[in-house]
Amino acid sequence: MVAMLKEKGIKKSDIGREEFLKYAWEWKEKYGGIILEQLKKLGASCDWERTKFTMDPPMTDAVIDVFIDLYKKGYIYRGLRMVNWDPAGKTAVSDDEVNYKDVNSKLYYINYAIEGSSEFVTIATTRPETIMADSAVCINPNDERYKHLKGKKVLIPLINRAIPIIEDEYVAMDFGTGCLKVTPAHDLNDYELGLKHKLEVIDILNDDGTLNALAKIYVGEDRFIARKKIGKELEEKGLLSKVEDYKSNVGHSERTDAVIEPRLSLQWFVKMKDITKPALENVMNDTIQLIPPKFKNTYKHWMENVRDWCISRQLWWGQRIPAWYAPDGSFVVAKTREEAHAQFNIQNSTFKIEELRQDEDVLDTWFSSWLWPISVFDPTIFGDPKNKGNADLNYYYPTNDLITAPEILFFWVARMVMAGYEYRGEMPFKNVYLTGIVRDKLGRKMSKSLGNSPDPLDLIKTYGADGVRTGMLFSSPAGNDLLFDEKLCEQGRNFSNKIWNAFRLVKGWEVVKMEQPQENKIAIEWLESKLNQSIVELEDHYSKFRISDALHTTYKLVWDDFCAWYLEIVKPEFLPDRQAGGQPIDSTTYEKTVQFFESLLKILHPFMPFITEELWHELNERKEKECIIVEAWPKAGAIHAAITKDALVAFEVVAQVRNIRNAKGISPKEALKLIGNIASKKQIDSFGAVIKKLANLSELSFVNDKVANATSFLVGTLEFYIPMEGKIDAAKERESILKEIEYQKGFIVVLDKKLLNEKFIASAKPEVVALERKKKSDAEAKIKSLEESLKNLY
RNA sequence: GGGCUGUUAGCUCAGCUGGUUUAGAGCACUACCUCGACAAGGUAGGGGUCACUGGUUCGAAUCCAGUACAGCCCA
Repeated sequence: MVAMLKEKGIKKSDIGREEFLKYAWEWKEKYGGIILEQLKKLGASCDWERTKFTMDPPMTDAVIDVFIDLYKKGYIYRGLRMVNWDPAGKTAVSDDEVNYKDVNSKLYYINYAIEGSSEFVTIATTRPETIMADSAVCINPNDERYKHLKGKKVLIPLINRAIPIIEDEYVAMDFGTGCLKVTPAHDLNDYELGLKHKLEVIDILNDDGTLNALAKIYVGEDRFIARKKIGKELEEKGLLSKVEDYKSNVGHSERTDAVIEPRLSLQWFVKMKDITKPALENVMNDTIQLIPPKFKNTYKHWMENVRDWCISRQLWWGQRIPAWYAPDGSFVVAKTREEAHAQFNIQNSTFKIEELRQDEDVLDTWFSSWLWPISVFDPTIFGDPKNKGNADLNYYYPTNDLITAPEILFFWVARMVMAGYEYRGEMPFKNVYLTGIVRDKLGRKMSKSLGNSPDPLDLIKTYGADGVRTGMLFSSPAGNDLLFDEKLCEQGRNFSNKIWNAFRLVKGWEVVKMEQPQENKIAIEWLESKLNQSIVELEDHYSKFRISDALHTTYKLVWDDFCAWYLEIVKPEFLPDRQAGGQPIDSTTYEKTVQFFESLLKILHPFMPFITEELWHELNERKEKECIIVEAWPKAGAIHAAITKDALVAFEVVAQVRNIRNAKGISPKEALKLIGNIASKKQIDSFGAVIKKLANLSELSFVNDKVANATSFLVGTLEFYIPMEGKIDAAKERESILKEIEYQKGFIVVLDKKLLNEKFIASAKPEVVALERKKKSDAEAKIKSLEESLKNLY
């Protein structure tokens, strides 16, 4: 938004708060709208009429009510905090408004005399102008070089103020001299160190960056001029042991480009100690479930070490803090100027209402977002324990699932949980599904500032919304990041295309009442069972939020099982004497196929809402509002394990025949004879018609003996032969059989390692041992059969 | 500095309670196929000492510890 203003040639500092907010709303309407449109184009089926924005007046009222309520409860207080101070603009700036640049600076090695001794220690610093604000010198307790200094004091050069030597492992022994000057008022890390060791805070800077009276020397000089002069004076007095060139990363104000000065100022905080308790407890005991559960650890660690929440932000865009200051600096918290004035009047204050000044800062954006699960339905309940909320709130709260990114688990999710327990006494949602973060090919997070995020609308134009959705979900396992690659969207688009073509095939058939071919009957039984099995799998995946797995199951069912096998089986064969445009299919099979298609569309719908809705209406006559989006999810029926198993064998036979055609350069159009051994009859007989059709066989028969002059293959322990009538290349056959024997022998070696091990037999489960034995006997049977085939070649 | 992950085929990732054929998918690659749904396709194929080193176990990609590398969150 600041960038947009920049383009228009407007500086935030040139316009007032009021005008800035006008632009901000304009920006929000434009870009907030774009995001909603993108979501709609992606097919997000939200209740769009409930769209709300955190800055809408009712939402804002809720936020202010909560601030006042928490203040009254004693949860909100004012405290010191380091902010980014812009001495040129004389204002605090937010973290986003600080640009870090590498600048050439110098590292000054300054000698601090040890009190009551002629010795000194040397301290490296880039900021010699702040030595007057030092309140300690810190060494690492493990540092042998400085052991003798423990408990002593040093004198700050030029002003000779004595400060203690403290110890902390925070000090890096290998940086500078391993001796750190601690300046709590002018450095964030030093401030923390100061808090830990209870050091004095001496602020020697004015708000314009000049030195104040506490500095004692160079009072009134600018910090950078003071730096040079102090450097020079130290050198003249022999207190400077050396100066090195040094590159450091220095923050600059985006507004004025002035070097940012860390400065302590009064900010507003929420006390986290009590309010976090139910939020931690109810995640740890799985009342609220994090998915994947690995985030529980992270969540726990954060909640147990949480610091008070600094909720003031040095911005104009946001809910303004409802604190009002009297001319003497005292303040009250109140919703309006009038209420604030009234509160002061109770305290017998005598100033005029216009003299009240509202806090300049606004509230952290998460301080409004954390109320969302409640305020979006009823923003009026806060600060009024008697208000139980409207019907919507009572119906929708708590909800089932929250889907969000792991990076805002603390910022947002944890805080929604806190607000939920504080204001409803109940969790806001049952499950929190944390998605992966989409990164670019280089593994970088997608961000507006890097400009590495693709425009979803462009992607949709190229691959279709269904393609983009499917592409994204293909590779988004729960909680793992996803490296974005357009190839995934391409795969998604290809899937849409496949579905569309399957539809064209089915729709193109001429349907007649005729006897149902044998292969269609068995194909329908098989797909029915397969479909039911997939539905069971899908329910399992969805219940565990394995979205990517659910998609893979769906993809395989549609592409492999339905398109590649089922449709190929029931597809009427080409009849050369018929006119172009369609061959007849029996009506029983056709109707069943349409039913299958409908079930598949329902299963596909969550991934591909657009094409499925379209085809749903093309496939059959539908009444108004009879849409797939409101159709019931298909229910799983019976699964016939035997058919599934037989189909696997049959399909493997087909694949083997195709493989042989490929290897021997036999055209798919040339019909072949296939002979199976008698044992295979039982296994594949029911699929005989299917195999004949798919493998293009003129004949499928079964024999007791070996077949000479044929190429052979094994499926499990079943033997098959394709007579080659003299075309057989004995040497090649021999080679491939020997290769297979080698493999099986190797496999037996692996199995024997287990089976000849007494401990394995003794401690493994009986089923496992039996299974390994079965594998071995199968392998032995295969070798025997292969060796016989080998003999048959001569 | 504290905490948490990950490392499996050229690439992106599955592999859930340790044992179902000396590891699976998609993409990419190779060969063949323009055949009446689909070349954005079909059929088949090649490709991995599961980061490394130890340990637990009859058995480890899977469990444990350490190392290396990469990443994330908080400071």
